[in-house]
Amino acid sequence: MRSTNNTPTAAELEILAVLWEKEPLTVKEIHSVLIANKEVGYTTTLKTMQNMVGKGILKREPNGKNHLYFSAIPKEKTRGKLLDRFLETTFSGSASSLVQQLLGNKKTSQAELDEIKQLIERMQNDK
Amino acid sequence: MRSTNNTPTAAELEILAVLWEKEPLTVKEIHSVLIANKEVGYTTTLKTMQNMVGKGILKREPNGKNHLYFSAIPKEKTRGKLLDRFLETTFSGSASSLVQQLLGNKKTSQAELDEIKQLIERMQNDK
DNA sequence: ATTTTTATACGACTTTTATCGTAATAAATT
DNA sequence: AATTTATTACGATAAAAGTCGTATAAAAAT
Repeated sequence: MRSTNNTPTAAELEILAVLWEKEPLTVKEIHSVLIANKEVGYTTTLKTMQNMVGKGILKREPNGKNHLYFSAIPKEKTRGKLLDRFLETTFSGSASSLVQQLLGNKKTSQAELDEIKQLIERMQNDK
Repeated sequence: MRSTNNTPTAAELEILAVLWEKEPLTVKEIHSVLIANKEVGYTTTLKTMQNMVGKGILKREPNGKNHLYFSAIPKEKTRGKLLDRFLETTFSGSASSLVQQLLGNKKTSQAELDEIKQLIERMQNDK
């Protein structure tokens, strides 16, 4: 049975993240972004993107000699799904535990903390 | 080369979560908790736990006929590592984006939201 | 026209994760 | 003592994810 699961894997997310910033892009363009952060062959990126088209995560259209790729799943919704899953598996569903861990994390910058506080304050004001 | 990576997978985390609540426990005890949430064979749980001992995620000691298992990696530190990774791969490292998504998520209960607000307020007061 | 370059297609391999069946062993029960 | 039960050990298989080599094709450059 054809699975309807189009939740991206880690490697697929890296590609999606690039497209969510700016699209459409060619394989070459995406690959050039990826190799700034990790070693990976061009055909690996290509194959992954072709697989993603098969899963309905990306769409593409011919563009002369090459193809232009578009994201086929929205950023917010996708991140939301992944967050749900992560919250469940790693924090047993406790959102406050997750935030606590996040705030305590040395790697979260002061600027980020300020921004998070503002988020909360804005929510409180909206009440 | 023997890998030193002892970051747990999803299935391993389920087992760890049980042990972090109460330990030590036997395979049988852990398995009985797991099957409340998902179908899984006894030997699957056993094998996973044996693998976890091999990876240094669990420790165990003989206990008459069976074994008692202990977590070998601490909850907070482990969750922190997993959160770091998740933040990077899913939210491109933006903690505020993650919190925003979390707060907007319909599945986050009002009680959770209140608790998160209190967390933040407490932080602000500590300043 | 040939050669070189650029891109896709596709199969194959590897690693990791997940799953369980079967065998072996020892204790408990009959 | 024989049988049943409880537990571990271990190998095997399967599924998913990640990786890349080679073949092919078409366009561009010579």
